[in-house]
Amino acid sequence: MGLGLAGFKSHISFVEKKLAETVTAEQNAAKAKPLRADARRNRDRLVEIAAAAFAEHGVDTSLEGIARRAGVGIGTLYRHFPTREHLVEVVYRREAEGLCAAAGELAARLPSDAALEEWMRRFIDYIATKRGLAASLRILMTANSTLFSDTWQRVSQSLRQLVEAAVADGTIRGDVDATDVLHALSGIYSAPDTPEWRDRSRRLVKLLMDGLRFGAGTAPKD
Amino acid sequence: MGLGLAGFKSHISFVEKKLAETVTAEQNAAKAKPLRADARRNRDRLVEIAAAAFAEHGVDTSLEGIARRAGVGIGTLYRHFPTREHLVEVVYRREAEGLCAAAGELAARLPSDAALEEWMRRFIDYIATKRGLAASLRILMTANSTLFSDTWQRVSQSLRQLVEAAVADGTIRGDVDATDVLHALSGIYSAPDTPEWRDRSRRLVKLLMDGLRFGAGTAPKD
DNA sequence: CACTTAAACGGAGGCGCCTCCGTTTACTAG
DNA sequence: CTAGTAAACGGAGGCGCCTCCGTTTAAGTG
Repeated sequence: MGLGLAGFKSHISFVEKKLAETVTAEQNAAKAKPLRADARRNRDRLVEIAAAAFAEHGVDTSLEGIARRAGVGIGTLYRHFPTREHLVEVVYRREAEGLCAAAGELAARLPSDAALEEWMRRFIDYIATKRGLAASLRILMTANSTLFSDTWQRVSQSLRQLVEAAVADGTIRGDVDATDVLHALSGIYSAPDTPEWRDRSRRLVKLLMDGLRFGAGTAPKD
Repeated sequence: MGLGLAGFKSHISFVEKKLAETVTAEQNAAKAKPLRADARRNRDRLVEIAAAAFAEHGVDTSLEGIARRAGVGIGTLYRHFPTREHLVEVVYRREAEGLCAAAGELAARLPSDAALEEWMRRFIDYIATKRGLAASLRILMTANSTLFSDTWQRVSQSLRQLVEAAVADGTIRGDVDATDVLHALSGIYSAPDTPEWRDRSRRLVKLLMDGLRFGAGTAPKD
């Protein structure tokens, strides 16, 4: 972890302190803090670049590289995100929100089966971030368990919307619901974290979609 | 973790490779590899210093510091222990062995209740290492699950020996067995990893010993 | 506008990680 | 005892982490 000279005890309290900061920061983030224009700009840019960097290189990517690519000093990055975990968490939340928003947007723009398929592809990226986040938070996951559980709720909600639409207009078979699909996707998030994981997951989505399209038009199971 | 430039994929395979090395190294460690005299010396010295350093500063201590204190170059440390985890694991095993050996040695040297108490104090250090190791191995723990389970077996075995001796000569109460004691000690290893943990654990041992001595001479429960 | 000032910036500095490779040294064969 | 050699050594170098603090700048104020 590179905390270096810090002793064990001080390390622990350090982590706890930082985590406590997260929680409170999270709470008053919504209310009283209008950032200065440049600060807001830099922060947004950092999150954007970080999201791309994490997706491409994993959460262990160099923070200095992210700052550099965002065109800000490393100090700026650390002021906005006091630890790597803070940054990862923000990216994760953004990813989850994007995924939920995408459900509606894709439904409006594509045929319902294509929307579902595309959404699943994005789901893969989301899971990748989630894994990274889990690895990054390590032992602290328990402390942040709500983070995972409540975003998970919202995400599966948005899947439901897509599945039901596709079933309704007969582009996929009618004898499945969102829970079935999620179950079928479990291979994605429970598969071991190997280098080929992403490709494997993409194939799984293809396979699953073929299965869903086969027998399209079947009457709903209920 | 400071893997820096290494991308996500290469990071994963890197870890896997190193871990694979551990396993195989572990296997042929017993058989065909007589180290050169100086190598053996340096290795032993590193483990010794590392054990002290981990105990004092936790597993996140600087490896360069350990190498320095051992009077060897950082390169030497890394040749013997390709990752921090390797070193921690060796220290952990050593600790566990020491703990088992101590049981016999303490039993021979001290009154049986004092032996038990002293052993518990050392148990605290052992658990501290175990925690550090767990944190250090992170996600990889599953891969090394045997490491924990089988040392655990041996350790609880050595506790049994002490408890039975103390019960037999009447220095502690007779209506408990090793499993009861282990159960009472659970506060030590399941307590949260706070800065005061060690002190708290020491008090627990004191408390437990008082309880055990109270009513000494009681007939064995069976 | 000009001025003020708190907020934001950013990079140098000090430390640790890990690798790579030229140098040293323990063993062995003669 | 000597020479040869594989093994072991160790530290420089390049990178990343994070902090600290002098400098810049956005945003109120008259």
